[in-house]
Amino acid sequence: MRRFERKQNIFRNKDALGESYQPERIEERDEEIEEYMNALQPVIDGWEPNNIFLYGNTGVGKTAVTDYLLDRLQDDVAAYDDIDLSIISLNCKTLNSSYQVAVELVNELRPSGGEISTTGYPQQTVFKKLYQELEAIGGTILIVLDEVDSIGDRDELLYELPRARANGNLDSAKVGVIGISNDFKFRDQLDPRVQDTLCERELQFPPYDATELKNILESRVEVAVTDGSIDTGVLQLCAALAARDSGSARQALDLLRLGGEIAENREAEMIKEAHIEDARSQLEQERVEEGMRELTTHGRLALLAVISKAAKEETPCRTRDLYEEYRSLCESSETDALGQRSLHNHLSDLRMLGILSAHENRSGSRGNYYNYELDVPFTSAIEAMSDVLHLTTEIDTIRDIAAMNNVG
DNA sequence: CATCCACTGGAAGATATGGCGA
DNA sequence: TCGCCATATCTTCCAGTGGATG
Repeated sequence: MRRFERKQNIFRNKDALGESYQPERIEERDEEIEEYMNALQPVIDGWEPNNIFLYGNTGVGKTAVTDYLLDRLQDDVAAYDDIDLSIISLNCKTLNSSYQVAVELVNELRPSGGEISTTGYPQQTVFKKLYQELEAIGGTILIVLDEVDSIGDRDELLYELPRARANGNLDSAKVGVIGISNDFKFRDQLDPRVQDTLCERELQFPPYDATELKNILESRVEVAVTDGSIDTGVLQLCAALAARDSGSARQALDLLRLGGEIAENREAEMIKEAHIEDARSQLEQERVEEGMRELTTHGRLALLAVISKAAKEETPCRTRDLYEEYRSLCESSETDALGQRSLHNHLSDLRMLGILSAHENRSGSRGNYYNYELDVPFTSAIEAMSDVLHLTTEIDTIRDIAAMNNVG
């Protein structure tokens, strides 16, 4: 048996490429930082804080800049005795209503043991509890709501919080909301009254271009990687791939980190472009499998129907045919089949996740409809399905058919 | 030019689950 | 226990859509 051995030829401090790493300096965001600081100025001056709304794609530095500036703010505020600043941060990714965000905030503020459950109360009751907790803290309170777009149009909390003082719900506490959103459209779908207040100060974080990404990578590499273990062109490649896709520093750093891990496992001397290419496809596959793992039973059956059609080389494929396939899979797994409209909903979800793609078919008197097909490699799809629903024999059959047809 | 197909996508209503306070 | 409350997931209903067809 091979022994565990420490491999240290490539990374010096791999964490510096990770999600939680806070660099000492934020690169390429000077303008945004300046504007952000201005927006936070009232906190130092002792006035009611501005509500601030940040938007931009994932990985363009919204959260990083916020963490960085609020740390600084908390340090600097210590110099003034008359200001009592508290910061509450909450990631709303898994919370899809104001109600749930409010519950989560209350639970954050309460000592462990005193948490309230996530359902059962009327919404206003939860808001009242939240106000009580905020009053108990007092002073200036900044509430950071990361990925706040996941609450959709159930935005009552965003209406309530900025007005709490005016409505007499808060007295000693001055509350400012900092909303962070990955979704540009989120701002527009908000209630106009919410836009007025929450978006008092708006900051846009544009995607990084390839040059900026390269600079960011270079500054992290100094800390993270040992000298001379990166081939020429590797950083360029990471930057280019990420710039073309999302303009996300997160993505560029992930590519480099995973590429480095691959290089280490292959006992290479340095990270080469080929390692980055491999990292790219592995990350893509992970993204898809992540999406598939979170599907409900019927979501999986819907996907499996497409996979099965793909194995028979019958994709792209219309809803009607997928519905038949889906019904027979339901029968095999002794699950009650849903209506066709519901299958259509699941297919739409799968399309949003980038697992399926659909092409419109406009064939006149014979109707307009979508033709669906897999938008991920057949192999990744069927791998992610392997552990599903007493359907192992059916899945094996699909595999056999696929092999016969040389699919995948 | 009206009609038709085969859906698509929006909206409202039903059902089930789990939790609250009285 | 009962009447509420919030949520997730489905079902039902229906107004489009737009090229082909008569």
